[in-house]
Amino acid sequence: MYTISEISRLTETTAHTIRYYEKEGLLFPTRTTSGVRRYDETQLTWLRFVLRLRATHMPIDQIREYVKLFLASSETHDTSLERLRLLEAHQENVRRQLAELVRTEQMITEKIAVYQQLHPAVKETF
Amino acid sequence: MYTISEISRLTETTAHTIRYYEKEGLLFPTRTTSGVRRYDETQLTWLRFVLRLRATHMPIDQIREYVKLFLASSETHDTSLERLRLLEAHQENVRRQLAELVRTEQMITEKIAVYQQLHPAVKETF
DNA sequence: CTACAAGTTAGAGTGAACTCTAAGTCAAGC
DNA sequence: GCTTGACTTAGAGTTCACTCTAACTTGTAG
Repeated sequence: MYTISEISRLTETTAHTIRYYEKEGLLFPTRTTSGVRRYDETQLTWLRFVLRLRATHMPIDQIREYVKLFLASSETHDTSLERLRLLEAHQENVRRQLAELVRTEQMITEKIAVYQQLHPAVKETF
Repeated sequence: MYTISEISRLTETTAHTIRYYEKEGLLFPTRTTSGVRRYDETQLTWLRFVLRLRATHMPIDQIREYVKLFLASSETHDTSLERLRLLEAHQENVRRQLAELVRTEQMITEKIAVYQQLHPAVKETF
Protein backbone atom coordinates (compact mmCIF):
# COMPACT_ATOMS: atom_id res chain seq x y z
CA MET A 1 0.00 0.00 0.00
CA TYR A 2 1.32 3.40 -1.03
CA THR A 3 0.89 6.86 0.46
CA ILE A 4 -0.01 9.79 -1.74
CA SER A 5 3.62 10.95 -1.90
CA GLU A 6 4.76 7.52 -3.09
CA ILE A 7 2.06 7.43 -5.75
CA SER A 8 3.03 10.96 -6.66
CA ARG A 9 6.66 9.96 -7.14
CA LEU A 10 5.81 6.74 -8.99
CA THR A 11 3.55 8.48 -11.49
CA GLU A 12 5.41 11.81 -11.63
CA THR A 13 2.20 13.62 -10.77
CA THR A 14 1.74 16.13 -7.96
CA ALA A 15 -0.22 15.07 -4.87
CA HIS A 16 -2.45 18.07 -5.61
CA THR A 17 -3.44 16.59 -8.93
CA ILE A 18 -4.01 13.14 -7.46
CA ARG A 19 -6.38 14.59 -4.84
CA TYR A 20 -8.05 16.61 -7.57
CA TYR A 21 -8.65 13.45 -9.60
CA GLU A 22 -10.19 11.84 -6.54
CA LYS A 23 -12.48 14.84 -6.04
CA GLU A 24 -13.46 14.49 -9.72
CA GLY A 25 -14.45 10.87 -9.13
CA LEU A 26 -11.56 9.15 -10.91
CA LEU A 27 -9.77 7.55 -7.96
CA PHE A 28 -10.93 5.74 -4.82
CA PRO A 29 -8.09 5.13 -2.40
CA THR A 30 -8.82 3.44 0.90
CA ARG A 31 -8.22 5.45 4.07
CA THR A 32 -6.45 4.71 7.33
CA THR A 33 -8.50 5.20 10.50
CA SER A 34 -7.08 8.71 10.74
CA GLY A 35 -8.17 9.50 7.19
CA VAL A 36 -4.85 9.19 5.35
CA ARG A 37 -5.14 7.94 1.74
CA ARG A 38 -3.71 4.51 0.89
CA TYR A 39 -3.29 3.22 -2.66
CA ASP A 40 -2.87 -0.41 -3.76
CA GLU A 41 -1.42 -1.78 -7.01
CA THR A 42 -4.83 -1.75 -8.70
CA GLN A 43 -5.27 1.96 -8.01
CA LEU A 44 -1.74 2.65 -9.19
CA THR A 45 -2.36 0.78 -12.44
CA TRP A 46 -5.64 2.59 -12.88
CA LEU A 47 -4.05 6.00 -12.26
CA ARG A 48 -1.42 5.21 -14.86
CA PHE A 49 -4.21 4.38 -17.29
CA VAL A 50 -5.98 7.65 -16.47
CA LEU A 51 -2.77 9.64 -17.03
CA ARG A 52 -2.39 7.95 -20.40
CA LEU A 53 -5.92 8.92 -21.37
CA ARG A 54 -5.29 12.48 -20.16
CA ALA A 55 -2.02 12.71 -22.08
CA THR A 56 -4.05 11.96 -25.18
CA HIS A 57 -6.64 14.62 -24.27
CA MET A 58 -9.53 12.54 -23.07
CA PRO A 59 -11.59 14.96 -20.95
CA ILE A 60 -11.96 14.23 -17.24
CA ASP A 61 -15.75 14.11 -17.72
CA GLN A 62 -15.45 11.15 -20.06
CA ILE A 63 -13.00 9.31 -17.84
CA ARG A 64 -15.42 9.81 -14.95
CA GLU A 65 -18.19 8.44 -17.15
CA TYR A 66 -16.12 5.33 -17.79
CA VAL A 67 -15.49 4.89 -14.06
CA LYS A 68 -19.16 5.35 -13.25
CA LEU A 69 -20.10 2.68 -15.78
CA PHE A 70 -17.55 0.34 -14.30
CA LEU A 71 -18.86 0.87 -10.79
CA ALA A 72 -22.47 0.56 -11.93
CA SER A 73 -21.86 -2.80 -13.59
CA SER A 74 -23.49 -5.82 -11.99
CA GLU A 75 -25.01 -9.22 -12.76
CA THR A 76 -28.32 -7.63 -13.64
CA HIS A 77 -26.90 -4.62 -15.45
CA ASP A 78 -23.77 -5.14 -17.51
CA THR A 79 -22.15 -1.89 -18.65
CA SER A 80 -19.23 -3.40 -20.53
CA LEU A 81 -20.72 -2.56 -23.92
CA GLU A 82 -21.05 1.10 -23.00
CA ARG A 83 -17.49 1.15 -21.73
CA LEU A 84 -16.39 -0.45 -24.99
CA ARG A 85 -18.16 2.36 -26.87
CA LEU A 86 -16.37 4.99 -24.83
CA LEU A 87 -13.01 3.40 -25.52
CA GLU A 88 -13.77 3.12 -29.22
CA ALA A 89 -14.74 6.79 -29.33
CA HIS A 90 -11.47 7.77 -27.72
CA GLN A 91 -9.53 5.47 -30.00
CA GLU A 92 -11.07 7.30 -32.92
CA ASN A 93 -9.94 10.56 -31.34
CA VAL A 94 -6.42 9.31 -30.79
CA ARG A 95 -6.24 8.28 -34.43
CA ARG A 96 -7.38 11.73 -35.53
CA GLN A 97 -4.70 13.31 -33.37
CA LEU A 98 -2.16 10.93 -34.85
CA ALA A 99 -3.07 11.93 -38.40
CA GLU A 100 -2.82 15.62 -37.45
CA LEU A 101 0.58 15.13 -35.86
CA VAL A 102 1.97 13.16 -38.78
CA ARG A 103 0.89 15.89 -41.20
CA THR A 104 2.36 18.64 -39.04
CA GLU A 105 5.56 16.72 -38.49
CA GLN A 106 6.01 16.52 -42.25
CA MET A 107 5.26 20.22 -42.66
CA ILE A 108 7.78 21.21 -40.01
CA THR A 109 10.38 18.89 -41.46
CA GLU A 110 9.97 20.54 -44.85
CA LYS A 111 10.20 24.02 -43.32
CA ILE A 112 13.30 23.01 -41.40
CA ALA A 113 14.86 21.76 -44.61
CA VAL A 114 14.25 25.16 -46.17
CA TYR A 115 15.92 26.90 -43.25
CA GLN A 116 18.83 24.48 -43.29
CA GLN A 117 19.60 25.13 -46.93
CA LEU A 118 19.54 28.87 -46.26
CA HIS A 119 19.56 29.35 -49.98
CA PRO A 120 19.19 33.10 -50.57
CA ALA A 121 16.89 32.45 -53.51
CA VAL A 122 14.36 30.67 -51.30
CA LYS A 123 11.53 33.06 -50.68
CA GLU A 124 10.53 32.88 -47.06
CA THR A 125 6.84 33.19 -46.39
CA PHE A 126 7.01 33.48 -42.60
CA MET B 1 -8.10 40.03 -50.76
CA TYR B 2 -10.40 38.35 -48.25
CA THR B 3 -12.62 39.74 -45.53
CA ILE B 4 -12.58 38.24 -42.05
CA SER B 5 -15.72 36.21 -42.76
CA GLU B 6 -14.16 34.70 -45.88
CA ILE B 7 -11.00 33.80 -43.98
CA SER B 8 -13.18 32.43 -41.23
CA ARG B 9 -14.99 30.17 -43.68
CA LEU B 10 -11.82 29.12 -45.52
CA THR B 11 -10.03 28.09 -42.34
CA GLU B 12 -13.10 26.92 -40.39
CA THR B 13 -12.17 29.26 -37.58
CA THR B 14 -14.45 31.83 -35.96
CA ALA B 15 -13.88 35.51 -36.70
CA HIS B 16 -13.58 35.94 -32.93
CA THR B 17 -10.57 33.65 -32.86
CA ILE B 18 -8.97 35.32 -35.87
CA ARG B 19 -9.23 38.73 -34.19
CA TYR B 20 -7.90 37.19 -31.00
CA TYR B 21 -4.85 35.86 -32.86
CA GLU B 22 -4.26 39.32 -34.26
CA LYS B 23 -4.44 40.84 -30.78
CA GLU B 24 -1.92 38.21 -29.68
CA GLY B 25 0.45 39.32 -32.41
CA LEU B 26 0.12 36.35 -34.77
CA LEU B 27 -1.61 38.01 -37.71
CA PHE B 28 -1.22 41.34 -39.51
CA PRO B 29 -4.00 41.96 -41.99
CA THR B 30 -4.02 45.22 -43.90
CA ARG B 31 -6.93 47.58 -43.30
CA THR B 32 -9.24 49.50 -45.59
CA THR B 33 -9.43 53.27 -45.01
CA SER B 34 -12.43 52.67 -42.75
CA GLY B 35 -10.54 50.12 -40.70
CA VAL B 36 -11.94 46.85 -42.09
CA ARG B 37 -9.46 43.94 -42.09
CA ARG B 38 -8.27 42.56 -45.44
CA TYR B 39 -6.27 39.33 -45.80
CA ASP B 40 -4.15 38.27 -48.77
CA GLU B 41 -2.98 34.78 -49.77
CA THR B 42 0.18 35.08 -47.70
CA GLN B 43 -1.80 35.81 -44.57
CA LEU B 44 -4.17 32.95 -45.35
CA THR B 45 -1.26 30.55 -45.78
CA TRP B 46 0.30 31.81 -42.61
CA LEU B 47 -2.95 31.42 -40.65
CA ARG B 48 -3.23 27.86 -41.86
CA PHE B 49 0.31 27.25 -40.63
CA VAL B 50 -0.56 28.76 -37.26
CA LEU B 51 -3.66 26.57 -36.96
CA ARG B 52 -1.51 23.54 -37.68
CA LEU B 53 0.92 24.50 -34.95
CA ARG B 54 -1.97 25.10 -32.54
CA ALA B 55 -3.57 21.76 -33.41
CA THR B 56 -0.31 20.18 -32.26
CA HIS B 57 -0.31 22.23 -29.05
CA MET B 58 2.33 24.82 -29.74
CA PRO B 59 1.53 27.62 -27.27
CA ILE B 60 0.52 31.00 -28.66
CA ASP B 61 3.51 32.57 -26.85
CA GLN B 62 5.93 30.49 -28.88
CA ILE B 63 4.18 31.18 -32.16
CA ARG B 64 4.34 34.89 -31.37
CA GLU B 65 8.05 34.49 -30.64
CA TYR B 66 8.52 32.97 -34.08
CA VAL B 67 6.63 35.85 -35.70
CA LYS B 68 8.65 38.43 -33.79
CA LEU B 69 11.88 36.83 -34.95
CA PHE B 70 10.65 36.85 -38.51
CA LEU B 71 9.71 40.51 -38.34
CA ALA B 72 12.97 41.42 -36.61
CA SER B 73 15.07 39.78 -39.31
CA SER B 74 17.12 42.09 -41.51
CA GLU B 75 20.39 42.30 -43.47
CA THR B 76 22.31 43.21 -40.34
CA HIS B 77 20.49 40.84 -37.99
CA ASP B 78 19.45 37.48 -39.41
CA THR B 79 17.07 35.56 -37.12
CA SER B 80 16.64 32.50 -39.30
CA LEU B 81 18.79 30.34 -37.04
CA GLU B 82 16.66 31.19 -34.02
CA ARG B 83 13.52 30.44 -35.99
CA LEU B 84 15.04 27.13 -37.02
CA ARG B 85 15.69 26.36 -33.33
CA LEU B 86 12.05 27.11 -32.48
CA LEU B 87 10.83 24.82 -35.22
CA GLU B 88 13.19 22.06 -34.15
CA ALA B 89 11.97 22.37 -30.58
CA HIS B 90 8.39 22.04 -31.69
CA GLN B 91 9.26 19.14 -33.96
CA GLU B 92 10.72 17.38 -30.95
CA ASN B 93 7.47 18.06 -29.13
CA VAL B 94 5.36 16.73 -31.95
CA ARG B 95 7.44 13.57 -31.99
CA ARG B 96 6.96 13.11 -28.26
CA GLN B 97 3.21 13.51 -28.72
CA LEU B 98 3.33 10.99 -31.54
CA ALA B 99 5.08 8.42 -29.38
CA GLU B 100 2.55 8.99 -26.61
CA LEU B 101 -0.37 8.57 -28.98
CA VAL B 102 1.00 5.41 -30.54
CA ARG B 103 1.49 3.83 -27.12
CA THR B 104 -1.99 4.83 -25.99
CA GLU B 105 -3.55 3.66 -29.22
CA GLN B 106 -2.02 0.23 -28.65
CA MET B 107 -3.19 0.17 -25.06
CA ILE B 108 -6.76 1.05 -26.02
CA THR B 109 -6.74 -1.51 -28.82
CA GLU B 110 -5.72 -4.19 -26.34
CA LYS B 111 -8.39 -3.11 -23.89
CA ILE B 112 -11.00 -3.10 -26.62
CA ALA B 113 -9.95 -6.63 -27.59
CA VAL B 114 -10.54 -7.72 -24.00
CA TYR B 115 -13.99 -6.19 -24.00
CA GLN B 116 -14.81 -7.71 -27.37
CA GLN B 117 -13.99 -11.21 -26.23
CA LEU B 118 -16.20 -10.72 -23.20
CA HIS B 119 -14.68 -13.88 -21.88
CA PRO B 120 -16.08 -14.37 -18.36
CA ALA B 121 -12.69 -15.61 -17.16
CA VAL B 122 -11.04 -12.31 -18.06
CA LYS B 123 -10.50 -10.37 -14.87
CA GLU B 124 -11.41 -6.77 -15.45
CA THR B 125 -9.23 -4.22 -13.72
CA PHE B 126 -11.28 -1.12 -14.47
C1' DC C 1 -32.45 57.11 -48.48
C1' DT C 2 -33.15 53.20 -45.82
C1' DA C 3 -32.61 48.83 -44.05
C1' DC C 4 -29.75 45.49 -42.55
C1' DA C 5 -25.84 42.60 -42.80
C1' DA C 6 -21.30 42.71 -41.58
C1' DG C 7 -17.73 44.93 -39.77
C1' DT C 8 -15.36 47.45 -35.53
C1' DT C 9 -13.73 47.98 -30.35
C1' DA C 10 -12.63 47.24 -25.33
C1' DG C 11 -13.24 44.44 -22.16
C1' DA C 12 -15.87 40.85 -19.60
C1' DG C 13 -16.98 35.95 -19.23
C1' DT C 14 -16.19 30.89 -19.78
C1' DG C 15 -14.47 26.21 -19.13
C1' DA C 16 -11.00 22.99 -18.38
C1' DA C 17 -7.51 21.43 -15.63
C1' DC C 18 -4.96 22.17 -12.58
C1' DT C 19 -2.38 24.67 -8.59
C1' DC C 20 -2.05 26.74 -4.44
C1' DT C 21 -3.29 28.56 0.34
C1' DA C 22 -4.40 28.41 5.01
C1' DA C 23 -5.47 26.29 8.85
C1' DG C 24 -5.36 22.39 10.92
C1' DT C 25 -4.24 17.05 12.34
C1' DC C 26 -1.27 13.20 12.95
C1' DA C 27 2.88 9.95 13.26
C1' DA C 28 7.74 9.14 14.14
C1' DG C 29 12.23 10.19 15.97
C1' DC C 30 14.89 12.49 19.58
C1' DG D 1 6.81 15.99 25.52
C1' DC D 2 8.43 18.39 21.40
C1' DT D 3 9.67 19.14 16.81
C1' DT D 4 9.39 18.08 12.12
C1' DG D 5 7.40 16.75 8.17
C1' DA D 6 3.71 14.62 5.83
C1' DC D 7 -0.81 14.39 5.71
C1' DT D 8 -5.82 16.44 5.78
C1' DT D 9 -9.69 19.90 4.12
C1' DA D 10 -12.48 23.57 1.69
C1' DG D 11 -12.14 26.66 -1.21
C1' DA D 12 -9.66 30.38 -3.69
C1' DG D 13 -6.53 31.51 -7.50
C1' DT D 14 -4.13 30.75 -11.96
C1' DT D 15 -3.39 29.85 -16.76
C1' DC D 16 -4.63 29.14 -21.31
C1' DA D 17 -7.23 29.78 -25.17
C1' DC D 18 -10.76 31.13 -26.53
C1' DT D 19 -15.75 33.12 -26.66
C1' DC D 20 -18.97 36.45 -26.09
C1' DT D 21 -21.24 41.11 -25.22
C1' DA D 22 -22.56 45.66 -26.04
C1' DA D 23 -22.34 49.63 -28.26
C1' DC D 24 -21.14 51.39 -32.28
C1' DT D 25 -19.79 52.18 -37.50
C1' DT D 26 -19.67 50.93 -42.26
C1' DG D 27 -20.87 48.78 -46.85
C1' DT D 28 -24.33 47.40 -50.02
C1' DA D 29 -28.78 46.08 -52.19
C1' DG D 30 -33.23 47.72 -53.21
